[in-house]
Amino acid sequence: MPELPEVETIIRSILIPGISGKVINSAEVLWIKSVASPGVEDFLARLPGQAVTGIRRRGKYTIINLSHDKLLIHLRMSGDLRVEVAVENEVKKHDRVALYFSDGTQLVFNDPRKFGRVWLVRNEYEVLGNLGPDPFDPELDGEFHNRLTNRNKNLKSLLLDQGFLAGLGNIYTDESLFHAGLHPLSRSGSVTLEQADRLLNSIRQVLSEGIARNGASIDWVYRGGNFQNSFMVYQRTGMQCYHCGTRIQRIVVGQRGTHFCPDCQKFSA
DNA sequence: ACGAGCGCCTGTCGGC
DNA sequence: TGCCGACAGGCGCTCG
Repeated sequence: MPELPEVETIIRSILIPGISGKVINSAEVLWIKSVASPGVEDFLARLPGQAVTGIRRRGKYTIINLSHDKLLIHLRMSGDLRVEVAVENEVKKHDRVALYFSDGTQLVFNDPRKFGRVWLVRNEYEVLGNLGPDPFDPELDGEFHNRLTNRNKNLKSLLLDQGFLAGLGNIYTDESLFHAGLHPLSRSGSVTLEQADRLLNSIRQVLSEGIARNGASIDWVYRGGNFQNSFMVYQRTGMQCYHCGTRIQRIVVGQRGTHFCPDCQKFSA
């Protein structure tokens, strides 16, 4: 579930109403590798007594401001966050990290595939320093074409590169490229100014719709989002394009399943 | 600079 | 029913 719109949904609907102002009593780590840094001992020692002073998103990262530190969370492929009343000795399947608040509630990081990570840092740039701009950053408006042509990767891989743009994942990249009428294998170096404008607009439109629909809910993780009902190409292999009726194709680009309409998204070198 | 391949993990689904 | 491979909202690392 976790691309920009899903992370945004979690922050808006779960974390901000759920944990603002609370004070951490203690923490628990159930899978050691889920804590990227510092070591588990330090992690557990530094948290108690700190209050939650703010919550933000940067790309796909969740940033929880504490009294002295920042708690960063990346959900990767299967991570999820819950806020709930704590019940003594009740650990749910795949729970990896838990924070216990002084009011008897808890924040739990659950992650079946164990790819997700949390960091406790003084300075968030230690972890987020290499992230590209947010797609909604107004500074991109006059810059996007240059940023594309300064590189020469296929568009799909470049849009997935978090150092180029922070927040797109496999679903929203495929949907954005369809919306812009651009082939996923087209070279970023050859994109015209008009195509670049169209692509940035498409990215913002698709992400906005994703956020408005509370993200996409597929597989076992369900958060109440329904963007999956608006997919134009993602997971529609062999089905008819809603615009032209051509069968949607699936190819592999950068080891990621990539869905597109061969008629609406013509390849140009 | 780019791309391919692999590793990290668990779960589900389809085919035989 | 069981087994086996393919695949899954991500990303960091090697190597050529």
